Amino acid sequence: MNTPLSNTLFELMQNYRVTIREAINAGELGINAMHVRCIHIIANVNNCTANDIVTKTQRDKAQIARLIKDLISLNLINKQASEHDKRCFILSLTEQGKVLFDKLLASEQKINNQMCKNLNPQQIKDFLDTAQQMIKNMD
Amino acid sequence: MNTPLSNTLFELMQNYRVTIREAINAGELGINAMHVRCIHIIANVNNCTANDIVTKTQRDKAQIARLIKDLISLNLINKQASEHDKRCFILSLTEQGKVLFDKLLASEQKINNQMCKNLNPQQIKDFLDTAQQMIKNMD
DNA sequence: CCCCATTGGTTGATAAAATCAACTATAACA
DNA sequence: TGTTATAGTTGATTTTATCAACCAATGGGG
Repeated sequence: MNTPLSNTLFELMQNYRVTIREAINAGELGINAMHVRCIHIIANVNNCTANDIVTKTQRDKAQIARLIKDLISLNLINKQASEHDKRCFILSLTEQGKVLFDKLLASEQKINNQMCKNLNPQQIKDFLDTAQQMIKNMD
Repeated sequence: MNTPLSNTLFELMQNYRVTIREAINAGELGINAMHVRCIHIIANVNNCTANDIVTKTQRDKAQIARLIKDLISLNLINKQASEHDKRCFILSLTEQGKVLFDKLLASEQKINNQMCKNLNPQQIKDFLDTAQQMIKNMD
């Protein structure tokens, strides 16, 4: 756990969590990082279902169900029955959700820039590649 | 949040958490990743106090206090009053704690190896350097 | 066509982790 | 000495995460 690698990972994530949380709370309602991840996925995947989010995030489906419920009651997303499969609900952003999403993108971009200060594109690319390899290694 | 960078970070940490949790629970009692971090710090810092852990981990001191309480009642560490400053307690591993620590080191090493499969030392070094830079950038 | 295993999703209960605020005791220092 | 800062503890609460049971719809094999 305290090999430099895991230490570094922990520290990085800790900092990242704090930073992103501040960024989110600074502007908005009671939304956390997982809500934001959901919003992103809903924005990007078309005909996104709850299950898509479960798969992408690897979280418990109960947790996802509740995050979705929150987002709906905040009127940021809505769900409509799928025509092909009555078990599924298709999730999409509401107008309000889109507005928020844009704001989020902007502040994420800011954080991203901050994080990547003093790093050149090649370094960032290498970092991401290595991280991806590590992810694969742990599957 | 869903820029490749933050996505990757989230995914990596998620995988890492799951892996390490399995490794820990597989072998031992009700100990989690934060307990393990504490143990490491206690093992490495000499005359380690609760506050050292707070500083290193950037967590709430209440959380740390409770982790320490757990570790004491599991008989993995003990605390003794500091002679110089009666407010402080010096934390150290018990014999049992040392035994566990060694086991942890071993399984962390295993996970570490797994994570670094197909990566050469230079890549790993670069990864760590970049991560450190990011941490600095977010301070 | 029906049965049954599978899939998508919800809910209740509970556990685990994190955070806030208030408080005690000691220390440092002007 | 009085005041402010530091180390640590505790209670209350919130936030996240996980487990298990459940329902409804699906889809394939017999």
